Amino acid sequence: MTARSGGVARSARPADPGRVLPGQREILDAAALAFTQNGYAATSMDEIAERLGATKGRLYHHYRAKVDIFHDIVCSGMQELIDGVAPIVARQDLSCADRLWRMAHHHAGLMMTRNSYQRVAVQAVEMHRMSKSVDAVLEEMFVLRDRYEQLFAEVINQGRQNDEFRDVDPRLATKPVLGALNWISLWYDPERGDFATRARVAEEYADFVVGGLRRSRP
Amino acid sequence: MTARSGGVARSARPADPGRVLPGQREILDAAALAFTQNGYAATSMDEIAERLGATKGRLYHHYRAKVDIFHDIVCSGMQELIDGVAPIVARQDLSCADRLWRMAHHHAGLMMTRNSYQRVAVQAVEMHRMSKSVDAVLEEMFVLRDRYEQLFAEVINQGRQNDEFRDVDPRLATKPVLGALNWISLWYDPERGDFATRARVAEEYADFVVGGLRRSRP
DNA sequence: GTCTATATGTGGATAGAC
DNA sequence: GTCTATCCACATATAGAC
Repeated sequence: MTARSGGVARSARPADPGRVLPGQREILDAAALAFTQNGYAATSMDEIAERLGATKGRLYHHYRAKVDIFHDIVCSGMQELIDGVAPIVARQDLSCADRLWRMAHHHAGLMMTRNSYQRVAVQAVEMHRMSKSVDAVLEEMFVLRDRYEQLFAEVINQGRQNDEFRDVDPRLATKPVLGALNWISLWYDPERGDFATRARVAEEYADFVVGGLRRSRP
Repeated sequence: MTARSGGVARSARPADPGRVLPGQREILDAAALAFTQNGYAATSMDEIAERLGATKGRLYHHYRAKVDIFHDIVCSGMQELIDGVAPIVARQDLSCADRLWRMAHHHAGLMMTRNSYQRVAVQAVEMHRMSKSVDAVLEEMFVLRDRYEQLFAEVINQGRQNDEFRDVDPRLATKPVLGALNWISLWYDPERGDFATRARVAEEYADFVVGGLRRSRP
């Protein structure tokens, strides 16, 4: 989870790559909320610190730069998605439609229960085509995103071959699926939604994306 | 198209509301491209001016503030969506599935052919829940967005009542539909896509969203 | 490990020349 | 109508005390 660039650790502490240190977790939580509410570029380090009841000094002790905080939030969020969905893909005992349904359901759930992290991750995806964007620090992030998309493409491709799904291009078909799901993070308000709402939304979305790919008359 | 706030014109020139003056169009085009590539907050007025081969002086002659440029781009983009889709909604001779298909197809097309404006509009939608965001200047924008969403809800509701569609909450059902479609603006690269690609994408998306709502076995 | 300065750069917006 | 010059606020990041 620690961004590296040319062998130089981007987090202040070296740390095992892939882990977030205790002192960092609070920072990430506060920053994720701030980035969610104001956007990455419009959020100042002072504001993040203020949410922690601290000052910038603390942030720069744990992270070298603002973009590194962003990086850790995004990778953390993406990793959660992958960890949840990968086991479902492996369930060869289930039909492709069932697997896709569960993948979508799980993804939708995370967009709501882990809203701040996931919404920041969505901001990162948008930077995809942005030229000067935020250095090349975010490349690791795009690797994760591609791997995640590949999980969906795999199931869609298999379902196409056994005639569960329409004859779509698997790679293209992941776009409306993940687009619809990611969009949840933008409109869902964690302050207002309760458990029942989340359950209903996740089911509706899972039905929707599976319906979008299934053959009309099987 | 000229943002007003408490009776004070936000564009430098008074102008008929709803129109974009000739001198402004170039600015909007350049700014839309810049906002697309770097994001609204990360784009400087200097950068917009540079794309025009001009300086800030010119921008501030036509617009009072950066946010007013943003406003005009977004409203222009939204208006294009409404203008294209509203006539389709009125086609009572078509089935709801057919109407929704055409609406989605048209929306998808605009996400690609008018990519810069539409992608900026998507940025605006994301600011929905952002607190300090960009003043209250953008309220007119949200009115347009709600009106547009309502067009989709109308057709979905009618289709639900005549059993073309599943028994969904029309308001909730617009979310995955528009989410999937809006997402196109984020991954589609206008530099690379040709006419055939756009046609294929628009059809695939239209099939997808109609399939997502249609009853499985009619 | 966290704080208080502070250095340094940049960006939005304005004033006034041409 | 566009440019140059400039003001002022603010943001990132650093240095060094505690």
